[in-house]
Amino acid sequence: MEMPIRVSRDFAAKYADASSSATECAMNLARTGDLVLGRVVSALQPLEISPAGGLVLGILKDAGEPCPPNYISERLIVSRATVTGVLDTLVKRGLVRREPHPTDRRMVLVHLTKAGSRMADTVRRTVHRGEADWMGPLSEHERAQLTELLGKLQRNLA
Amino acid sequence: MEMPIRVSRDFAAKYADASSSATECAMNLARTGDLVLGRVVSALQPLEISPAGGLVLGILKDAGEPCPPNYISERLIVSRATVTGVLDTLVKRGLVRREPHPTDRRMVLVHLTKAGSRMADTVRRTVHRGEADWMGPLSEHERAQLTELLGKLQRNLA
DNA sequence: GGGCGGTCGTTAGGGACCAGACTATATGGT
DNA sequence: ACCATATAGTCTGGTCCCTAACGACCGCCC
Repeated sequence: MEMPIRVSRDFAAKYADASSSATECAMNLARTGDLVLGRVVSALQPLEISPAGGLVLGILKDAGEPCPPNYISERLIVSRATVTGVLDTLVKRGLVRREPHPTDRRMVLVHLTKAGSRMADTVRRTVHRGEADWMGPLSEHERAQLTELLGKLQRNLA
Repeated sequence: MEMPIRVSRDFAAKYADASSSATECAMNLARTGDLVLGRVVSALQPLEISPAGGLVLGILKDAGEPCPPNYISERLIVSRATVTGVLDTLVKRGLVRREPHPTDRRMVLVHLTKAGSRMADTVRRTVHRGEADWMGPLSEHERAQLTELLGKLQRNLA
């Protein structure tokens, strides 16, 4: 497999609407994002926790207090229904606890258990260790450059 | 939401194993990949086809002849089990047809139907139009730079 | 105070992905 | 010719995500 993905010179001629540089970027962006995600998944494998679950623990830990699922769904940029499912599995593993909100009876507050708090730390350490590893080949300057370029794109994409 | 995602200056101090530039890149890579995918999904929405299905049609069209699922799974970098599922839905929509391989009876050959071939063209046009749109803010030079940086990362990631 | 629209979390159902087990077939070494 | 191994496709059961449709509850406005 070549890296990065390249498209042939006569590509633009073949597909009138296509810019080969745009297509190349798009494919490589998608592929790289996927590879990054794959790294996180396999780093988390031994902890028996999913990336989504790990992110939820991190959000709870950062908040420093119990949060409603709605808040988690916004931070995760994911539907409330999905959060329900992720919380279900976290509850089953004893990392998190659901309690009714003291005043608003529509809401639930998600509490981090002792084990959940420890797991949040472990997840964070594990993920960061992985990042440092595979980001190795890029210099500080290149990293800044990459972040900058991605930022420009995100402004247009969001 | 800020773009790109930035992490605070005292981040590295807080998490001993973390390099803030690596973390920034990782988060922005994941986010950007996700946004790109989201764009493709919504561009394909009116066609009633999933990104995975669209890619399979493209692979078949490019090959110019019927292919075994195994070949598709390799091009897609996805498990054979997943290809089975994607093919099932394409078959249901009449875009693709399964036929036994003439000589190797373990294999199946996936044929593109007339409708499937037309759909492959439509998908390609739709996706390319979208790319040209959101890649707009990056100059030719910046695109090349981005592709280059992603390539370096991919070599380490794969 | 009685309704009514909006928000909360959950449920139901569906698609894309995976690992692992299973069946059928092909093939290479003896 | 025979058997071990490898390969092809599928099936099972699991996660993660979605949309749509609930029922419960809050608040505001008349």
